[in-house]
Amino acid sequence: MERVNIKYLAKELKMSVSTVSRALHDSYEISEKTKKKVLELARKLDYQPDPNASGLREKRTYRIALVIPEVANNFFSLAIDGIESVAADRKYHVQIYLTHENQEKEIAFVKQLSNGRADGIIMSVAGDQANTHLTDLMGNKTPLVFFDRVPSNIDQPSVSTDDYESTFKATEHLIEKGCKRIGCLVVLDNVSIGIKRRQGYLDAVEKHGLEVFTLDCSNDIQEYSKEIHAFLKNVKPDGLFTSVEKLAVSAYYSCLDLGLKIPSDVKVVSFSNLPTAALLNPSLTTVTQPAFEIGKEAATILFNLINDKPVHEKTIVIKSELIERQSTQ
Amino acid sequence: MERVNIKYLAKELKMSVSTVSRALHDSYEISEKTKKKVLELARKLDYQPDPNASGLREKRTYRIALVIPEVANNFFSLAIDGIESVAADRKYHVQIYLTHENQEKEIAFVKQLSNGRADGIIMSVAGDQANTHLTDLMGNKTPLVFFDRVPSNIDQPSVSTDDYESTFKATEHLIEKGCKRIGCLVVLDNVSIGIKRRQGYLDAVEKHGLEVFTLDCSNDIQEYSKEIHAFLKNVKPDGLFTSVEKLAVSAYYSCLDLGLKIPSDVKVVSFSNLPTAALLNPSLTTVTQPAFEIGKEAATILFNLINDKPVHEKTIVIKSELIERQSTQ
DNA sequence: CTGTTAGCGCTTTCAA
DNA sequence: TTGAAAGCGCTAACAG
Repeated sequence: MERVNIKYLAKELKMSVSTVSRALHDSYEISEKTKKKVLELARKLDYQPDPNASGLREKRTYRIALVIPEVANNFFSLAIDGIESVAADRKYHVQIYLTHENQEKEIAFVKQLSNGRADGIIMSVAGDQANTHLTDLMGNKTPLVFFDRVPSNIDQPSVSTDDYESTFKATEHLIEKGCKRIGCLVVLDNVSIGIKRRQGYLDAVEKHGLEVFTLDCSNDIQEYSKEIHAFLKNVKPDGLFTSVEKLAVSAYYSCLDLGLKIPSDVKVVSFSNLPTAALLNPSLTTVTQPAFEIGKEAATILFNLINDKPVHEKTIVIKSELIERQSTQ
Repeated sequence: MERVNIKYLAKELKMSVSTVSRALHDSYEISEKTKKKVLELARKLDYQPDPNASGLREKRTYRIALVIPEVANNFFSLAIDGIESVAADRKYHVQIYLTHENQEKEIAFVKQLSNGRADGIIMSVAGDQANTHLTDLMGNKTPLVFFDRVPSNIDQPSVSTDDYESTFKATEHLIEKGCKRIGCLVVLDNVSIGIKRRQGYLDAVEKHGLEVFTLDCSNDIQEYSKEIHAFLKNVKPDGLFTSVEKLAVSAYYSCLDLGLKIPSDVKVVSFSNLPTAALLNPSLTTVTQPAFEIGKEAATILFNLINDKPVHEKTIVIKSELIERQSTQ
């Protein structure tokens, strides 16, 4: 079977390729009659334009790249859904690049992408080290939007959540529940998230005149498990805020070990985007980010950039929600 | 700044474009000296080949497409990780297409993809309806591998889990724990999974001479919540197998409502790939599929197909694991 | 309103 | 060992 391309359509229709091309693009300079004939045959033969050819010609790829640390994570999964939904509307495709928190990979990806592999990039940085490489690459013309983990030293459109405010509220929530010794488990790295969240906690406990107990956890599960265990044993908090879900999970286990009951002995609030986890465990109150909306927002901004439309606000902040579950114990 | 392409490199090096191209591809007919010079400059100028151009020429896109129902789902997330890891090794890119369980979209994607948009397709079908459309498209030359939800009526390489065996074991696990009235919640659609899982349950209870209680749940959350509630109320099982996680979550809530304690009153085993959910809730025993390996395996087969290497086994089955958590109640 | 043609960046055949 | 040139499928400037 012969390949169905424009040339083939043209031959069949006894027209020139340019007429066919224009008809397919619904150009104003083509008669309705011709358009109809072309469209009909195209549909009949199930013609699909070759994206390589049109991309080469137009210098558009109809692809956006999504560079993220991992995908096995509810937040990113939902964000992908959001991004894909707006991309699909615009006939764009989403290509996924996983850094696995590895900065080398991130650099390699961005380099690749900066040379026409995609019309735009959405990324959440692998943030445990310095990120000067991004600044270097920023001279680049490929539109770029950050989301979630936004590098603090770079001026680029971004979408994130109200980390400070929601942590402040979460901490006050614990205080309202009667907690007096509130601990804060946080991962601090080079991205703004950890810092902002900790600050929210700090300001809230300070406002209410409570003592500060923070633990800056390392990123390795073995390490932070030990650290958290020791922390809980020493501090004996009656309330706990954790900046990311995995810390809450680890704390949960440490509590089991130490014979502490959640939430009767220790009330826990954690950032989390695992609706199912939260559903399954009514003892965990969560701060949940609207990941889907964040994804949509980031993609929308990116498309504005791609199409040279003005971007009104450079920094979009989307509110997260405090979801409290009634205890069943 | 001028665009760095082969022509530019050639001009700088005072060579022809073909020499540069060959050098970049490490062709045997180029002298070491020339190669070195070319590679050096390419690295220095950070040359990146235009994938559209090479794709157009080579009729290769260096892209594989992943067509799945959703991504906000731990199983698929992990599978993506697996797929991406082997794709990245081979300098391939992964493009994601979400069907949102919508067959129209699935058809549209496959049509698009069948015309050179990707070198291969990995898919998990949106399976609540007939899937004759896939058969129609199968005449197509684009390599295709199914995973997870494999259409039962199509002969194509596939990777899935030992649904029957693991359900059989899961049911026997409940029997060993002393359950006498074991219920089975399942979603039956046009893909093989539900059917196989139910069969595993049926054969296990029959083998042990127990009564059969199955519920074929609908796909809508409102619907199946009601159905499950009624089922639990009527049947009053002391053991429960659920074929997918969401049914376990719903059952969990119904149990709360009905004043049934898990696992003391009802022991539950569910297929689940939410490690965190399982961690947070020690009362749920799970059958967990090695999603990452499944993804890797599917991608590996696809690349064999793409590179015209023989595929030894058409149907790969990967074992899932029964993960029992000790109750803390 | 329609056709002819150049050229996007790359690979590869053919020629030297 | 290297170079010249054709052509992948498509779009758009230019010419009618």
